[in-house]
Amino acid sequence: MPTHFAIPVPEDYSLKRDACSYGYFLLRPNHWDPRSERLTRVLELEGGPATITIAQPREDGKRGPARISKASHFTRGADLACVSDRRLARREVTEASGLIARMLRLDEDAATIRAYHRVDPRFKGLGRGRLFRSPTLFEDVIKTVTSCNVQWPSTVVMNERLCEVVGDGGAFPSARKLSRARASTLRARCRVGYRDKRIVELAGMFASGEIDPHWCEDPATSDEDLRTFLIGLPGIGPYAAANVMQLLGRYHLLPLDTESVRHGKTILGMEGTDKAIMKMIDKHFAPFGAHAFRSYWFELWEFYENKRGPSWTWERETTGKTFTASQF
DNA sequence: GGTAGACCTGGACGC
DNA sequence: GCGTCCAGGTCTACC
Repeated sequence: MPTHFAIPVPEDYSLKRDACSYGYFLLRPNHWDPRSERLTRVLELEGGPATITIAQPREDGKRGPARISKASHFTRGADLACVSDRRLARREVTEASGLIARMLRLDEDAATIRAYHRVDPRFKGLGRGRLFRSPTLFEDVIKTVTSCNVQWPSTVVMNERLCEVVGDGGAFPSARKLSRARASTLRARCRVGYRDKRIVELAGMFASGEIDPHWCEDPATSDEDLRTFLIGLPGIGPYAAANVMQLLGRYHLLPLDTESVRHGKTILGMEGTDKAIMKMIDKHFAPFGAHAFRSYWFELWEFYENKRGPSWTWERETTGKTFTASQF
């Protein structure tokens, strides 16, 4: 028997806009259905895995998904309507709500997004500001490692295989489970290549508490300490560290990669070596200060959307597998 | 501190 | 169908 529960959201929240705001929404175990505009994924809860479907009913009570209008700037956020595929205990509802809140960045209220739009008004029209992430820091870190040194389609495959081969009931594997996996299994069956040992090692560090998510998520932890710590982890270099930082809500650093160079050359008209262009991009976005990554990312996102339509219309199995700009 | 080359996979290309 | 080349970020060895 399913359990229905609601999650309150900030007044400007739009599920389709704010969930489909970063590539991870296209990675397993996440599944966005563009037709029903619902997000479904398996969550590992106290009583075992449960498939949760999240929707945002229209505020006006009419049938069909909520609409986003450029003219009105925001849809007024109706509470999220969630349903599980099995009965959940009260504690599990609380647990699931917390994980969903992390994933959908419900902690960033309307005032936070307004503060960003004061710095960069270009994205005020659609109300963009929140960036989708995973329910746990562990999943964010592993997803980041699977995105290094590969084209996007390989990242899609790695996450698909990790969930199928190691995860319980299609869930993203827990740190404990992944730390017990054989590196050779990850390489052969999950196609993670040379990342195999690094992933097992990272999982072991999370499982043992050597990596403490609370310390990483704590606003009292300085940016400098956090970056130094992250960059010391296996498989995490300057790009991955900056990406994990933005996933932790620290937007001042830019994870610069070949996509950034392409953006610098084709959109911003920069010229020079890749290294020189990366420096120019850093300088270009520096005026956005603590919000630099948001501005950088939504520029890139706009480029993808101009090619492939609004992100909430992308299918995981088609557009979602080819959306890296180099594929256009 | 800076740089070259290895790491692995999948796709593109030529034969 | 097979072999070769290339792209991608991190890591290590070396200067």
